[in-house]
Amino acid sequence: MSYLDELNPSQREAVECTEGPIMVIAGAGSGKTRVLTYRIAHMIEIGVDPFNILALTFTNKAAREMTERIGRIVGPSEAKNITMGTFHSVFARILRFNADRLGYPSNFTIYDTQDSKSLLKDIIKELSLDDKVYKPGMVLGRISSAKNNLISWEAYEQNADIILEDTQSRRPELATIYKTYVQRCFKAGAMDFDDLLYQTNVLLRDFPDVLHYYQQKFRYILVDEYQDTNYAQYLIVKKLAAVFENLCVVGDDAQSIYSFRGANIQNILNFRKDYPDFKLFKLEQNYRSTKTIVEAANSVIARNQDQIKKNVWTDNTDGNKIRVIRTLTDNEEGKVVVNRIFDLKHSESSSYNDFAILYRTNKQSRSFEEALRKLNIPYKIYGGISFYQRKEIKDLLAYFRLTTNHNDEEALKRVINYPKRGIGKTSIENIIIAATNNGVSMWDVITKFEQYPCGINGSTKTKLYEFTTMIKSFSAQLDKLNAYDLAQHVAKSSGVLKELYNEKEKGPEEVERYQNVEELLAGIKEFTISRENENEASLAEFMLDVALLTDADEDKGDDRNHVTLMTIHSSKGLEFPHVFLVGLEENLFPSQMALHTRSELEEERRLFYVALTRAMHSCTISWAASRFNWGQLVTSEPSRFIDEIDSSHLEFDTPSRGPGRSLTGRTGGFEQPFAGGLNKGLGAASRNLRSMDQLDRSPSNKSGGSADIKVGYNVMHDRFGKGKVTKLEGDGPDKKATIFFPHHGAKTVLLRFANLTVLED
DNA sequence: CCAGTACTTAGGTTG
DNA sequence: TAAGTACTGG
Repeated sequence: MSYLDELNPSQREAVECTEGPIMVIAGAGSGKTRVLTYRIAHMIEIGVDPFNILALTFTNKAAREMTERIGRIVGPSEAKNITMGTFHSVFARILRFNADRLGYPSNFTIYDTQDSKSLLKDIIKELSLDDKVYKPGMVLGRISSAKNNLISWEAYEQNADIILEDTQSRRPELATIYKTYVQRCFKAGAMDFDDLLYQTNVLLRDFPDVLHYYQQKFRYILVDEYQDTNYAQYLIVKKLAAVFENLCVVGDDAQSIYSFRGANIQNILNFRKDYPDFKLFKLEQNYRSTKTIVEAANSVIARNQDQIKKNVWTDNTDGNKIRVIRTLTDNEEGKVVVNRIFDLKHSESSSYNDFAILYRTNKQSRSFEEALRKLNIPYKIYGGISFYQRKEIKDLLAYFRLTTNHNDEEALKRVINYPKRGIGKTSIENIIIAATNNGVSMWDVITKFEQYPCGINGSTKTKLYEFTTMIKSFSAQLDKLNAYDLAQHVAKSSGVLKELYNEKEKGPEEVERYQNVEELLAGIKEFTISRENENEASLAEFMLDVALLTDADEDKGDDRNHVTLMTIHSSKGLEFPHVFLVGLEENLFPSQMALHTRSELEEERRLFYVALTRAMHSCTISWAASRFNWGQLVTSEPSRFIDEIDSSHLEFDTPSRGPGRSLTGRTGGFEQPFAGGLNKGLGAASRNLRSMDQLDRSPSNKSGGSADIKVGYNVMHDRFGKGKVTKLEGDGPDKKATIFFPHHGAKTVLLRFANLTVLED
């Protein structure tokens, strides 16, 4: 068992202790994933049946990677029998299998946040409530936290404290909305994200035989990121583990950053109460980061009161200090950070993969995106609007959803008049009213007008008849065609594809939409081919968990050379050689909304801790003295978190510039932003200019060979491939070329960045 | 019923 | 700023 030799003593102990309740407190970068992976592999090696293992991870991607790594040790066929995935995806499957017990169809739809909000909006309107008081997002948050704490609508209604709270906040109708929402979801055969956990609890509570079955099946349970589980998740785990108590939870209280979605740090603190004879292992050696980073992070987190004591340390080298950059505006912040990435990448000849820009809020991505685009640096933004949330994708998926589940109201509302078929708002409202009055779904109303009169005129009825007939014809193909063939058929016959195709003339955004739909269809094709078994390749099968996919999961094998942009939240569990931690300003990070209580501020501090500990070799912090917020320029102060880092680990750096001159507009490029001029701002600035100047600048001048490019030449570009030069403009360092690339269209590039190669014909 | 235009209002993190 | 909504005229 050679793999055991790769572990340090405490890691090895945790791996070899396979029975009974254990808790692993794993400091950042301490090889937690390795322990989990090897522990599972080890269990299988010593004879545990993989069918008896349940491993709950934080992302589906983590699950995939772990399965693969375990497979390398014990063989892929064994590894794939482990039940592994996020709470949501694992229990969505279990719920589908047992749906009939709960009165749901096994092909129930999973409503995403958009669907939930849209439904709530309707309900609020139907109840004639003020949508300024009852904001859908806020209402959903309230319902969500009720469900995460396993409070049914009945219990909610009867809970005096809750009702008092709602009355005091002038929202007495929340209980009614909750009730209506639950009933509407049920009628639509839909579960929202929170239902996946809530209904699992119902299933395990009300059906002892089901509980017994899964208790026997999952004799060994592992939970990653235990500090971020909420009550509903906690109870599921507790019930499943009740018989064998072979439960291993892994986490780090210092990295608990999801209280807003009900995560309860108490779960980790209370483990000792639930399992008094538990064993505790602490992984404290950090293998990821330099001493500077580890110690800086320690100095920050030490300020939190609520924590389990531990001593994270590292054997790694000291590394560079953490550089703090102040810029005047958010746009300048984008440019400075991106220029620095450009320089570092070339001076170290590293890959763009080595760089991450991490921010507190998604909307901060914009200035960096712009700067990256200007320098033609490849990048990928994670989070924000994911692929599956785009309108065009959701529209097509809505057809698929409706095909597998006619009662899916949100899907029906999306496509009943898309593409335009002359069914207007008034008609749809009438249908909803009739459905509500009769306690049936919208589909029931539009397929049985005689039974559920709704005051719709004849010609609209005809249109609706055509619509439902079409959907029924799709459904009839569910068992006959594979996912790809049916998806293609639906995309064409529904008119969605044609609609998007016709719009393509309008502009690049429309072209992109069409391409997105093509990409979705290509994805379905891939899915269809990957399923060996014909009846596992149906569209219904494909639809099972698309709602649960995020684009963090998407990026399979796509480690192309790109800079990563993401929120700190989504960076959890990841690591990068060079991290840029941006927007370190009061009211942004820490967020303005988290300044009211100590525990909120401590969570922000943990978030900062998570951010710092993503970095392996270097970490750069930036902040902007002013930034645009809803079209208004607001000035900001540096974040208190900068001060909280032990100052011996910091060096300050203020890029200065003359008035009216943009950074990229300067001749010569990148050395300028940091040199010369007024060292105003933070006092230590001048000291650090020297270190900036020591960087190797030569890559910036690299594309000298492209100076003799002429119109008509065929050239090769790193990202866009072959293209033809159609136009040249500007002079010297600002010389630009417009090049037509067959696959990407016309692009204008600055020659000094583009690194073009002239091709011989 | 629909498309174009004027107006309002966002407060944050995710499966 | 930008997206989403309400209104107005065809």
